[in-house]
Amino acid sequence: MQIDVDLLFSWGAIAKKYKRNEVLFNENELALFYYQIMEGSVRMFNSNDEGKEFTQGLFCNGDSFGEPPLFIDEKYPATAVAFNDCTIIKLSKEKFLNILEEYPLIQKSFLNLMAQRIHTKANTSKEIINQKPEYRVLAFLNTFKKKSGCTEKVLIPYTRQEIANFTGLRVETVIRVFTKMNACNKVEIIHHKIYY
Amino acid sequence: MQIDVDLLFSWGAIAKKYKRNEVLFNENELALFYYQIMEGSVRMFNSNDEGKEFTQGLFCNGDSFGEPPLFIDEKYPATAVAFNDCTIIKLSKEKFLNILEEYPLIQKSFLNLMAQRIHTKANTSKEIINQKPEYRVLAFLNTFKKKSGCTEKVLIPYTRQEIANFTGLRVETVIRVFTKMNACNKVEIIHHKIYY
DNA sequence: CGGTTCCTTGAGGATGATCAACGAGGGTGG
DNA sequence: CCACCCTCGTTGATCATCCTCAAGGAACCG
Repeated sequence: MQIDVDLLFSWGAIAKKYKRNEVLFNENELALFYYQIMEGSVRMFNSNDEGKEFTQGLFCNGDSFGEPPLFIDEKYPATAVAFNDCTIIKLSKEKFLNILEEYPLIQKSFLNLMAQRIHTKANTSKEIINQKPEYRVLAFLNTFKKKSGCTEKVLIPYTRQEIANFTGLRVETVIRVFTKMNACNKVEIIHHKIYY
Repeated sequence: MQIDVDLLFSWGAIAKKYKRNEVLFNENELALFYYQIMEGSVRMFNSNDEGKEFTQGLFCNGDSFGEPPLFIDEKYPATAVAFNDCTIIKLSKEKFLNILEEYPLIQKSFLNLMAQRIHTKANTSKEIINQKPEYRVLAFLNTFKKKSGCTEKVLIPYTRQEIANFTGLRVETVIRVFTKMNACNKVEIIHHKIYY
């Protein structure tokens, strides 16, 4: 949890509900609000001319997202949509920055959060450049598994298309990688569900 | 300039000289020091099994680099080498974190710096995924030009190989892209030097 | 000059993208 | 319960393109 919900509300934040696929903000818009998820999940992504998408990040319960532009007066580098139905807390940029001034501990936690994000993005770039599709998919699976904290085989709760968007590949390629990985027991596929 | 040099020295920092191509730290090493450049430039990169390299960032005069792992107790996600002969100020992790505690303004400036870095990395990912080589190269050129602040045609001070490492392409591909771009006047090539 | 480093070109091959078509499953309404 | 629809998964054929490998040329520097 980034910022205490009650604190946010006491500074005038409001909670807003979004339906799956509803847009929260668009690439190149000015950043006016701090966003924090109460429930559900949010996807930030870029899409190019041909409609191909690249997922920059997926944010869940308690996460905040889209903060960097608030600090540096920049436009959003990506679009944010509700990945599931969700409830989001919004607070104006000014109030958010005031909170950081007021509570040094919160500011510090954001510094750590930003550092964590850089680390994640650096790793993502590293894997993506390494263009072998299987490599990219494995990197994605490992990241997911690490975040899940589970050591057993886990169900990967994403569609092939979603994984394609995460890895910058095409659906068909992802499918072919998975059938190959299944054949050599690197993943297990049961009823089309992927376990890793 | 990130942190005042005199302040750094007063906290026990030392200046160290590195020759071009000398390694400052390696990928997967523990982060023990804060690094700030007095003179010269430093390249952070990953390299894969086949020796192909991907440049994560190039840092110049006054820049600091390799900070994120200091905040989150992580290993370095990339290797740092001197891109030119350079003089680097090193300060132990603990002292660095103490300075941040002591000077809230400095802490705040690092928060902004980290936000800036995320923004840059998000943009880089966006361009790289868009796999058309010319697109990638143009994105690189634009980033460089924007940083240079010059509106006239500028000399691109990098070799084809270096640009290949920045964009995740191969030298030959970069060369072919440039000859094509030269043909349709998107860049100017004089004596093998690239102007954009 | 002789040796580096960098640039350039061509031919060939590998592979991921694209296109098209179909199958499978799940949910809804009649 | 069945028919329909919609989303997701799957497969094969073909294509475009970047990588690979190999060789040679150009610039620069001692």
